[in-house]
Amino acid sequence: MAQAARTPRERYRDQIRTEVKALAREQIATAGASALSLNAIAKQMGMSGPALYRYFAGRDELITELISDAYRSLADAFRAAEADGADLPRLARTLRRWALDDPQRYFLIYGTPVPGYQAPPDTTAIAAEIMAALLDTCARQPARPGPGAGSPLDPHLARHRDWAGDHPAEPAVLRLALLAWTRLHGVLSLELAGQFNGMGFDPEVLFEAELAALTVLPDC
Amino acid sequence: MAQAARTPRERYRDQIRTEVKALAREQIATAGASALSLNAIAKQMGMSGPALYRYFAGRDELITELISDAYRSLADAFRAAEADGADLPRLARTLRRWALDDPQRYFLIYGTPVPGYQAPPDTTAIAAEIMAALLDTCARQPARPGPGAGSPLDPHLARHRDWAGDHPAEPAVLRLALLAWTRLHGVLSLELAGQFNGMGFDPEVLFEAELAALTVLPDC
DNA sequence: TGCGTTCGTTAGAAGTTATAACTCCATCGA
DNA sequence: TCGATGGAGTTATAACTTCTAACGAACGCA
Repeated sequence: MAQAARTPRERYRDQIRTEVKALAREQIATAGASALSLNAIAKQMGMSGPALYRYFAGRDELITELISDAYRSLADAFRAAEADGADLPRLARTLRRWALDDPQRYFLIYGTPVPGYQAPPDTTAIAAEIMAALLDTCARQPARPGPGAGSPLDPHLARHRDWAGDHPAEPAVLRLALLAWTRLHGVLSLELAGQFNGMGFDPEVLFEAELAALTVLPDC
Repeated sequence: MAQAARTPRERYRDQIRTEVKALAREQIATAGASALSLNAIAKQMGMSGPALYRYFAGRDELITELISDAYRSLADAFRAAEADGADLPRLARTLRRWALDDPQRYFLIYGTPVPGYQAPPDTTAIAAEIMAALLDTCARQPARPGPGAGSPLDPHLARHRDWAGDHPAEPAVLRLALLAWTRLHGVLSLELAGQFNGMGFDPEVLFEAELAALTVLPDC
């Protein structure tokens, strides 16, 4: 997890920081990110108020770090699945399990944006890592036209492929990755937000149906 | 808009309330809902602090009312489109324009949920109205198997159709409405959140591609 | 054994939401 | 036309919050 901290002081410092973050995650999970209170965390840890400013520059830095940790966690889950030889369905189910495990952590990444906020570069780097894992997995899927094949989407993506970085994916793979992202996020975010509550059907069935529509070969 | 207020007092009261809400929307649009400050609004209106408590029970009630207004606004946009004979593509573009017009208003409805929050009954009634408009529009679409036809989704929806209320839609219509919702939300929410920033492609092309995949007949 | 860094403290400034108590004035009824 | 009622806005205050400043104490390294 954390790289070896040499001095005992650094070890202690890291321990406090992770404890603070754990309590913060707990608080966010039960009352939302906007209810996060440094003071409350300090009290829970038995120290009073401003002590936490030795460890975090402020509330914003703590939240930023939690966001970065969330990205890191998802990227790790994806890499682990990939290393295990997962195909797109397995990667998607990894995503769903990861999201259901802590919905607010999912929303830390894909939820309502704060208008002014700009993610730090290291966070966007992890985001690119996640996208790369998705692209890799999509590239290993059997050949397809797939959903949206006839549309102007493929030529458009062929011309605008900056986001794929140096990934040598053909447009059909870019399209599959993009549609997998948006469709799975569509189902998942609405489920996590409770928008399906009281509607009666099983969100997992809907998720699996979207997954099938993405991967089943004869789509046209 | 507002029903006729008889007494001048009530008229004044309504005027203040709408002015407060306008400033609140402005604040949310520029700094997010968590940055909404009653005090700041009061100052902007030239009155001091606690005066606003004559008009709103508190911050929560103001936000709740803004959420309800957002639902109402979307429902009105949908009903207007429906009255204009819109089909699913036009309804979808109505949604997109409505969302782009004020992204934070979209997130007030479909964004990160606050764990404890329970929407008041009148709000869920408007949500049902929105769903009804979507179902009506989908029912008028030409016959299809459409996306995900072969999956277990149709029989599942045939058994769990509480959310359709008394709408006499066949399972294929339920499926189309549900997939339209989740897929369009998937593309739209990621666009509004800025997740596509720097990726190069045009979100509108992606949106239209998803729309085409939903409506083009020969999907299988 | 010292000395410097780091930790945690209290004090305090500047914000916030929200309540209480008070004044003032418009409106409504007699 | 007068007067009681009630709504509007005010200040004061409590209880929060984030965050800075200044101090003391403890820890670890040389």
